[in-house]
Amino acid sequence: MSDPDPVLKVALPLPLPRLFDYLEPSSEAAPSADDIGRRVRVPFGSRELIGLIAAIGARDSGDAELKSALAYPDDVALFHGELLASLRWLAAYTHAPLGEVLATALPAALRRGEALPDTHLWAWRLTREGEAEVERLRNGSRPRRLAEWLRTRQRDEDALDAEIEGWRSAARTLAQRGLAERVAVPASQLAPQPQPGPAPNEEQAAAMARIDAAPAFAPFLLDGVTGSGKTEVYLHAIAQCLARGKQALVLVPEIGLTPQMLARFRARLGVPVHALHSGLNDGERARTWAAAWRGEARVIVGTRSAVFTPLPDAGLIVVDEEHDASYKQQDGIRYHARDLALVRGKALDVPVLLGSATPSLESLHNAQQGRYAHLRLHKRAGEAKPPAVRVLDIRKRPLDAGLSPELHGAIRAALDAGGQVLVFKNRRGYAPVLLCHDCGWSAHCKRCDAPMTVHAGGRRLQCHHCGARQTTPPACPDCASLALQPQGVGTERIEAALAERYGDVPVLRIDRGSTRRKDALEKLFDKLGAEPGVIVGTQMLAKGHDLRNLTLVAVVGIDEGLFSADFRAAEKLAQLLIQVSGRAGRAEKPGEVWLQTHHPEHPLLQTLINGGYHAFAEAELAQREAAGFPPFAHLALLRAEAKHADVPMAFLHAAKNAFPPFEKGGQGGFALDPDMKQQQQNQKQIPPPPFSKGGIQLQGPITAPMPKRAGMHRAQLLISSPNRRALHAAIDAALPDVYALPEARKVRWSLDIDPMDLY
DNA sequence: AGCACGCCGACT
DNA sequence: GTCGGCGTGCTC
Repeated sequence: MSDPDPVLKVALPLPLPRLFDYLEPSSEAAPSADDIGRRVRVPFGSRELIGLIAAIGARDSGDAELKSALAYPDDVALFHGELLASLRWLAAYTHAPLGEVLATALPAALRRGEALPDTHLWAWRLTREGEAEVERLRNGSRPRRLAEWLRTRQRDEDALDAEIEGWRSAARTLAQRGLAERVAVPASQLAPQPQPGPAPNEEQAAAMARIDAAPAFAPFLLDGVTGSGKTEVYLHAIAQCLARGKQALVLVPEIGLTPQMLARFRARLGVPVHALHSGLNDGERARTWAAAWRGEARVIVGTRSAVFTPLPDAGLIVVDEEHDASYKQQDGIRYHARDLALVRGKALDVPVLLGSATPSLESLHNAQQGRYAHLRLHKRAGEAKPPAVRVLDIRKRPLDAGLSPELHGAIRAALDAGGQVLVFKNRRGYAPVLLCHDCGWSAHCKRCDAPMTVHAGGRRLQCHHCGARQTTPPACPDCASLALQPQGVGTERIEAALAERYGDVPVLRIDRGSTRRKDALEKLFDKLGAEPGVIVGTQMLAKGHDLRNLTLVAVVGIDEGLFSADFRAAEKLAQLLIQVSGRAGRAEKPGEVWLQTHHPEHPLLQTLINGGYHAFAEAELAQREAAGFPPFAHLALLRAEAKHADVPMAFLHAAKNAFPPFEKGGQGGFALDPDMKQQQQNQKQIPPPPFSKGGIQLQGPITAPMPKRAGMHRAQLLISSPNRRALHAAIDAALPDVYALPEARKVRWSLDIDPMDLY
């Protein structure tokens, strides 16, 4: 007979698309709807896991004896209301198991079952005895200095951190003698004390007014050129949000979260600003999450994963540099933080502010379709003028470490005029290839289908895809020739060439090899100050620290980006060029940007230079529409990898058959309606949208563009549709069969919704 | 994903 | 004679 008692349906952090039933912990009362979203410790096979209660309901696992859950780590549910609903949406949208999504959203310490940490703000004050005895403490000692600080009023620990070095040991000394004590600060004492910012210009004021007028859900695209003062608009909107007693969440790319930026936010908003970034340890992350969960954290600034912050009193979400690729998670649950921010904003009924000088084509399209309010800032603040951009044709020119004589002349002139120079090159290392000049052999990674990059001036080889390292062989392994030559140019080689030529000024290199820590980068810039010098680096340099004396930006090696097969390559290159150009001439000095290329006539460059980013975007959107790419079609990529070569393809072929019989196949399966065929013949340019309305298309499987990586053979199947619902419906229909495939157990597979690239 | 169970190679 | 390789199957 069926058991009428409700059971816990638990989402566990496993790649299994189902919930697991448990009886409630024996000591507890019967489960209720309030328990949904609560953490629970359960036995699972031979181990114990922390899961989240996804539902309460009748058992559906047959007659098997159910196990009892062990314990609840919390008295109440951690996930409820909007956040739980948004995470359920995310699980459905990414077609990922709910348990994995919930685990991704939870800080590691809480995922392990640790208690929700204490988040009290603590302050110190003198006791009565302490007040009487301040004078008796030894003059100049740390306890004496601290006691004098506390004499007028209590100070919170954040303030002490900022004011008195080593105050903690002094406080311990005072506390041991009964002279000082630690007291909890009630949250009600934390009224914001904002400082006024500079007067906004007309455009900024108009944007601020539009945002102020939208207290409910409203998406804004704040589309403002570099230096137009987008941050002032954010700060205004956040201050308004705080004044209404609401919380604000600000997402920034990893590189944008600098101590300077946080200090500016703190100073202007007059409230504690909680930062969430990769530099924090598990405890700090969990504390910030808990502080937000309790509504104590009023402003949370963080990178991608901060989009999971609970916001019980939400008032605003800001996504800075919304086009930035780092918002898309590239492994595990492949979510897009900007898209989830919009979903959350809608569910929370608060404004969402997307800002960029180079908006993604998706966001521009949404703005053009009227789905977002489009706020434009055209003017640079202050006296700064847009830099002069010059395309330098280097066909037939002699190159020194990839730089033409003309560019060297410009660098010399900029340095002689006392300016600073930035040289961008999108390749780290000394040279991308090591070639035998006698037999044509080149160094390749054993575990990847990729050449090894030459490092350390030629002494070391490194694979940028799997991290393998080795010393450079003394002779060619194939023909024993000693004529091994580094081919091509990376940042290291440019640095060496520049250091040799411009020995009179510092030459700094900034890339993932030279600068592991973020603060190291800041220190380098600080050390340079306003002195003449050259900085060489990868796109890590495209934003961040303001260099006030930067007068020349040189971009070399962009030609690969002009002809890449990646459908987003043009967009990425255009964004990079505009972002990089924005770094020149930010202060009073005019700036120059030089683009070195073999293809000065390339339409991308011409459109970008003559018409700016928006002219480029318009042209590129037309091409995306013609080619059936996002935002006009929606993509999903089923990827597979395995140690044995044929296994991923076998799996993907089987997976393809799990899809309902819409149009399948490469070029053959398109069902064009007659009107479209007519249009197609009338157009000179090739592909019109190769889709029938409401259908989906499957392309592949094909081996991945890099067929082997880190020893794994890889393949992929592209699923696409002009209709998002149709795409998701087809995936929903097929996925249970895909999970059940016998081939599925032999591969590592993953589904990437809205992939950033197909490579 | 783990983890156990299970059946075939070079080693204390 | 065992330790251990990773194939396969299961987890309420």
